Amino acid sequence: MMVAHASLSSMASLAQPVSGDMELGAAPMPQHQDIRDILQQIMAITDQSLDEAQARKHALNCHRMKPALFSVLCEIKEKTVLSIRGIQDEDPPDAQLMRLDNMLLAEGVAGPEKGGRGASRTLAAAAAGGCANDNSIEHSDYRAKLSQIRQIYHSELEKYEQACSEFTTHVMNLLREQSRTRPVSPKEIERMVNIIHSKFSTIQMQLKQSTCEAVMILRSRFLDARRKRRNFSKQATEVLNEYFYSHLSNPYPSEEAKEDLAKRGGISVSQVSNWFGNKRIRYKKNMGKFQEEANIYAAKTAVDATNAVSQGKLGSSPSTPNSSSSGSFKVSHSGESYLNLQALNGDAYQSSQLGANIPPQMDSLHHVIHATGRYDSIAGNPLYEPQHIDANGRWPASSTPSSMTSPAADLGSVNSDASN
DNA sequence: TTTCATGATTGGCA
DNA sequence: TGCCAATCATGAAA
Repeated sequence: MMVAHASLSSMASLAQPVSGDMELGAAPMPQHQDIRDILQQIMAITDQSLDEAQARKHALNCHRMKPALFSVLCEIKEKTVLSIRGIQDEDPPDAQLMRLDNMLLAEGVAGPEKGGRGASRTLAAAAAGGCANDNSIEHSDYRAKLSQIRQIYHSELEKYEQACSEFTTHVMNLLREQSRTRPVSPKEIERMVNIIHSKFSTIQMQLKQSTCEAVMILRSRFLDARRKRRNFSKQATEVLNEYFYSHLSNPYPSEEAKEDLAKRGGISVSQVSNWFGNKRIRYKKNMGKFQEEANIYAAKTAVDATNAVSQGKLGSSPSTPNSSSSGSFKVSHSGESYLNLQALNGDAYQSSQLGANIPPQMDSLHHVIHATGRYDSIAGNPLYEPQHIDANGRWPASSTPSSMTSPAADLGSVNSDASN
């Protein structure tokens, strides 16, 4: 009733300019008289009782001039009110909504199911640390949670869309119903539908915002988990230490060496890099503390090398671990162990002995035999002198990683180190 | 609970 | 870009 009342009142107000346009004030023509009657009835309808008003409404609906009048009123409404609103309602595409959509798409929440591929790629990059197994566990956990978020998001989105559709239908029906008693143009209905959609899209944006927040929280939790340190396995530590102490003169593994160490230790290349970075610094800071460990690994390496020699495996391995063709570090470890032992024992090992034409394997073999023969003297001597580190606390310039890319370069560093 | 060991991160440098 | 140095954060032993 209130709606009807308001509608009729608005009709009356809208009727004012109409009457002017139609020259209602002039000598009334028959059709003008009809319109004037209708308007007067409309104006009077508010003063009537409910029953009377209903009866009058019915009479008005049945009036032969009603469609024409409504048509004119609709036209005027569109030209005035709706055109003004139209300018105001032309919203530019919402940048915020686009950002949210893009993010949800990138995270694999919106759009087609990626099976967590995008997310896992992000995670793989994020989780450079941690064991492979742990990562996979965390990844599956992350994916499961992301999947939950996705599920909730889609379920809510569906609900909103359904509600939007239902509400739109309801309002359209209502407006169509009202169009019998007040001038409602199809354009106005369309505009109302747009308004409803925009209201629902605001709600959807809130949903998207919440979903994005949930994803961000999940991600930050996962990224925080990176800091959860787990000690490396014994095997990984052994592999790394073996390499470190057998290349003490130049503990900078090449990329290939890092990859190999990573593979053998079951850790990532970046973890290998971290480990060597930490190790170099900590060793340098407190060489005394690491001496025992160094002795143990030197002995171990020497024994391994001896075994390799006795089994005739040596010939297939290059002497330098940083050689791109290197498949194993064992032999080269022995070579450098020997080098370190040389320093310990004060052997006048001359670089000239390493003739360029001498196969590296033979050289290593020589060193290994030599080194293992002198093992007894290892324990009681300062096996790893700070001579490997220059006055600035750095390993010699010849030992920088850039010089480690080829066997020849490595050999050079060995020579220069030995000549000290 | 404290202390030490150790993997990861960060900022600066060459 | 890789490294160093300082630092953080956590696991493990005392």
